[in-house]
Amino acid sequence: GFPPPLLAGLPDKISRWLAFFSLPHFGGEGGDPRVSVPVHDDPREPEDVVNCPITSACWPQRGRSTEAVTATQTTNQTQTDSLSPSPNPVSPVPLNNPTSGPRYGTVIPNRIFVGGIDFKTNENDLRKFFSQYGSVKEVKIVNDRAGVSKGYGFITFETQEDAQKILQEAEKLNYKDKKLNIGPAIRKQQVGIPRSSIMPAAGTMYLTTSTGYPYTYHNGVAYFHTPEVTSVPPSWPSRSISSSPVMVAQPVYQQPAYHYQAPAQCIPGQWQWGVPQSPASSAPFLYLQPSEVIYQPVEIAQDGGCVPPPLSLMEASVPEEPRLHSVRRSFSQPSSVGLKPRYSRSPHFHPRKDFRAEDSVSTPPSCTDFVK
DNA sequence: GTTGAGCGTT
Repeated sequence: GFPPPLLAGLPDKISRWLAFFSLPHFGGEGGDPRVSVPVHDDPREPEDVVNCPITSACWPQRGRSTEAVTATQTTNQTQTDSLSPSPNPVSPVPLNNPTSGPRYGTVIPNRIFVGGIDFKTNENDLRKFFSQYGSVKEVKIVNDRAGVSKGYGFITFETQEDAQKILQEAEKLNYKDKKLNIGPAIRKQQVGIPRSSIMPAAGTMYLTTSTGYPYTYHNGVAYFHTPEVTSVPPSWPSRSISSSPVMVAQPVYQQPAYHYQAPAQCIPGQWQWGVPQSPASSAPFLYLQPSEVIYQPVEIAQDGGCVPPPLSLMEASVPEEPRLHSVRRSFSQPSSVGLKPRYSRSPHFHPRKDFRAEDSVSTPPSCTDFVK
């Protein structure tokens, strides 16, 4: 169970983070769903992303099927089956305080945000400091145009365990006499997912994933043949993580076939997340994936008074490079390799160095996971 | 001063 008893007394904030990092996409109790993904064309987008909501002001209401329950948040109570409505639901506690943190964005695995950094601190200083908490993979202090520290930055650890560890220390971390503000790293802007020439907006293509799984792409919609429809045991949210509060998934913008997303109303049998798992299946079902669904951090109360939650997405990149299946077309790869950007003369430009193909990505949940 | 620039616009 989670958290372990010894963590039961931790402050709420920490507990919430721990809960978050224990989710399957962080290698939590849902197993390790991470898969490696191919290199993205855009050097600006190094991280691998999956749709992964982490915050919510929207809680499942009994008798309503439209709320998409995607994850549970750990409490120190006894575990309950999150798919069953609790007679006494725990009060929802949004993971992110709307007033204090990013309201939506893209969560980056193994990375933490560090605010309150002394302005004279450089990245090497920070690396040294944080190395005592784990294996630091990357340090980034955000500077303004003039190169002056903005007082915050990002530490990427090699493992989520390290990131988790530092979160436990978050409340008491001081550096150069200043208290550090530490939290999960969330990109508030989605960058570097260009309109892809390999995924035109119209036409039908018959593709396979790099693992050989066939799918059809038509009019911006990817159709996956998937095995079972209603009998897929929910693997996410991890029911073993326990009760509530609950996080909610909503559709997010993305490129079709780049990101797999839940429909606005996740109906079993209609749609399925993620990278297909079994090429062997040939069940006659098509799962509809809406394309170009825009994530909107709106706060308009929806039908039933459900306030759309602020979302975070796990950062992801192209899960699989599609391969032409039965239709041959040539696509010009949007390649920047070997091309000098026009703006390369800008004194501020430098391509990111942390672009890695081996970064991992979590497998998003299947549709049925959203349905209580 | 606390959640990531830059070009210029596919």
